[in-house]
Amino acid sequence: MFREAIWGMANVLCPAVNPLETRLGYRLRRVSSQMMGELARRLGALDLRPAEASILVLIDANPAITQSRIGQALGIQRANMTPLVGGLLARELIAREAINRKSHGFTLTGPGREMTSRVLALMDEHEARYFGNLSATELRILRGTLDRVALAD
Amino acid sequence: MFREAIWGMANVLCPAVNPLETRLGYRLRRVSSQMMGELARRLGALDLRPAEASILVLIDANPAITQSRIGQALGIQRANMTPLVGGLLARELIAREAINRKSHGFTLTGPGREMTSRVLALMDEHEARYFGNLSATELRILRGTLDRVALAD
DNA sequence: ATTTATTGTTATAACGCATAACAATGTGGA
DNA sequence: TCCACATTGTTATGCGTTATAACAATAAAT
Repeated sequence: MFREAIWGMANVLCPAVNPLETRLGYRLRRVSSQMMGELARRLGALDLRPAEASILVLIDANPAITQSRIGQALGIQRANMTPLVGGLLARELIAREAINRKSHGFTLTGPGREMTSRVLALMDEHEARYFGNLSATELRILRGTLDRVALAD
Repeated sequence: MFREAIWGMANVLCPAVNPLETRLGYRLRRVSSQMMGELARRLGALDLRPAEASILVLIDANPAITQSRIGQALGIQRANMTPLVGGLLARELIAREAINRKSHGFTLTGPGREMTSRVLALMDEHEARYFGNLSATELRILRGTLDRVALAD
């Protein structure tokens, strides 16, 4: 009776107090995961997952790059690279040329280049949508702090 | 021969060019995932996963809070809450009291309070480790920008 | 009183990420 | 030249998180 009435009020009127919100790390995570979610949704329109899009962009900037070097640059493990590049090969967005009998270099095909430019444009929009209205100072500090934090290994 | 020599050089001398590094969103994600990884490792020493620790903290700040409200506050879905609170109940870190015949309110037990204070201390250390050497201005701007980015819905 | 919404549960699937083992091949030193 | 060692790529597999759908019980609204 009273109990329920009071709880009803609490539930409706005020959101729960979340002490985690005071931590920068937590807020960072929430923002990052929200951004990642939207990026994934947008890339979905191109039938690409974030990892696939990243691989395309990396190959674009490093023609004839090796599969394991892509993985190193993106933090993807060898074992998980195989199906990823497999899919891109199957869709003929990338092609591989033998360097050795052991390793291959990847390059973008015509459709792959087309796709990658769309990916880059999409990423720019995405970036602008979230950071577009930050001042130059804010941008500088944000970059700087992210760098320093990243170095805090 | 020549080919391989050149490629060997490229592989050894210079890391791949990564155009994603110029995007703030990407750097944010890397930092966030690194921080998350270390937090998870630290919490592992308490036999807690990040979600479980967050639930403890939230209950601590909102005694008798409901299971679905916890989920709402933390972005965890109802279906996934069940096994999480189940584990915490089984370890007797939290207890539940009936509000209705439908919903229950959670509170921390003695051991749960103990555990939560350890969690909070751990989170403070973690926070300090990454953001400890930022100036007050930097902190203020970082908080401000994260808020504005988060609001960019 | 009947309809509608909410709470909590179960089962299940998808996805990202990690590990281990393996074959094939390249690399560097005796 | 030959051999031990490292690297590349692959396969299979498991774990943890998150998402979806269906369901029963109950509260709330009309």
